[in-house]
Amino acid sequence: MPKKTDTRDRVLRTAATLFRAQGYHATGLNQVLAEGGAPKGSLYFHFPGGKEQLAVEALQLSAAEFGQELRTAGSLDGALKVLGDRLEASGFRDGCPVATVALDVASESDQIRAACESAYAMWERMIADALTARNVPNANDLAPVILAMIEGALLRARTQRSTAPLQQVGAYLKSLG
Amino acid sequence: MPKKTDTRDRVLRTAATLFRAQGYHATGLNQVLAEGGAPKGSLYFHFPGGKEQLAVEALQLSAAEFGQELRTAGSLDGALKVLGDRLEASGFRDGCPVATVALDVASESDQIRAACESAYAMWERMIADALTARNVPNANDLAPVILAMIEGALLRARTQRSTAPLQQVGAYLKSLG
DNA sequence: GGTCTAGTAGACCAGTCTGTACAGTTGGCG
DNA sequence: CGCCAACTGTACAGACTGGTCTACTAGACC
Repeated sequence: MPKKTDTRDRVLRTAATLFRAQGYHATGLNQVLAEGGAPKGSLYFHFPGGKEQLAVEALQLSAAEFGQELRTAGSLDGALKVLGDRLEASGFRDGCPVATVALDVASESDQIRAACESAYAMWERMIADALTARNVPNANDLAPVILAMIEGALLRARTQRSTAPLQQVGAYLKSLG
Repeated sequence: MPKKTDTRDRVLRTAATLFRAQGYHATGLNQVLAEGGAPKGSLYFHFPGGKEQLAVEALQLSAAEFGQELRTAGSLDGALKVLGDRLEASGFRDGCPVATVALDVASESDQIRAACESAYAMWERMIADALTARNVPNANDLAPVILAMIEGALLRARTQRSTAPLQQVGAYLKSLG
C-alpha cells in the first residue's frame, strides 16, 4: 500500500526548513503545521513520537539532501560556493541544517543528538573519500579538521551576516593545494 | 551609589551558564531565577530590557571571561586542552559560550546577534595577535580559519560526546609548525 | 449498498512562557 | 525618629506550548 497523501512529506519538509533556520525550541509545532498546511491530528497520526520524532526524521532528511547537494557540487570549493549562495539567498538563515538543532538539544535528547552525529560522520566520510580520490595523504586525519573548518565558517557566517568566513576557508584550502 | 546587593551579578552568571549549555529558547527565565535564587521582581528591576537584555549582557560576560581563559592558557594548544577539559567535566554541555545562542537567535534578534559577532571578532583578533607574536606569516588570513576550526571542533565534540575533534584540530595545528 | 481503514479536522487540556503590577522590606541618612 | 530610594516577593495576565481525544470524511474492497 503506497501512501495516499503527501501530508507526511509536506510536514516533514516544512519542519526540516524551520528547524534548520530556528533550531528546535524556537520552532513550534503550530508553526510547522500552519506553514505545512496540516492539522494537529495529522501530525500525531504520522509522527506518533511527537516533536522529537519529527526532529529526528527531519534531521535525517536534511542530512541526506545536504550530502547529495555537496556531492553534486563536486569539489570542496564548489561546495563552499553552494553553501555561501544558499546562505545569502535565505538572508543568512539557512546554514548547516544540523548545527542549530545539535547545539540546541545536544544535552537534552540523546536520540536527536545521535541523529546529528550520524549526519556529521557521514559528511566526514564523504570528505575523506573526496580527498583520497585526489591522492591527498592522511585523508582520514584531515577530513575531520576540514569538516570542523566548514562548520565553524558556517556558524560565523551567520552571526556575521556575510559569506566572508566561507571564502576565507576556501582560500585556505586552495593554498594547501 | 555603588550596588548594595549581588543579585544582579548572580542572576547574570546563572543566565550565562544556562544559555551556554542550553541556548536561548530552551532556557526559561523561571529556571534562571530558581537557580540564581532571585525573584522575578528583581530580574525586571535589574534588567528592564527583559530576556533579550539578559542574554546580551550574559554573552558579553561570557565572551570576556572566555577570552581571559584563553589568554591564560597561553598557546593555542593549551587553549584547546582547556576547552576539552571543560567540555568533559561538564558532561559535554559547556562548549562555546556563544555558538549555542548565536545559532538559536541569529535570525531573530539583531542585538543578540551583534553581541555574538563582537565576541567572535575579539577572539579572532586574539588569535591573530598570538600568531603574529610567533612570527607566523599571513596571521590575519589564518586567524579566521583557525577560529572556524576551533568552533567547528567544539560543535562536533558536543554532538559526538568526545574531545577527539579538539585533539584532531590540535594535532593538525601542530603539524603546521 | 455496507463496511472498514487511513487520514483529517480542530476543540481542548494542563502546563509553561515572558512580562507587569504593586505592596512590602531594607538600609542609609538627615 | 521619619523619609526616600533601592530592592524584593509574589500574584497574576495573556499568549503560547506540546500533546490528547474524538468526531468526521474519502476511498478501497467485499
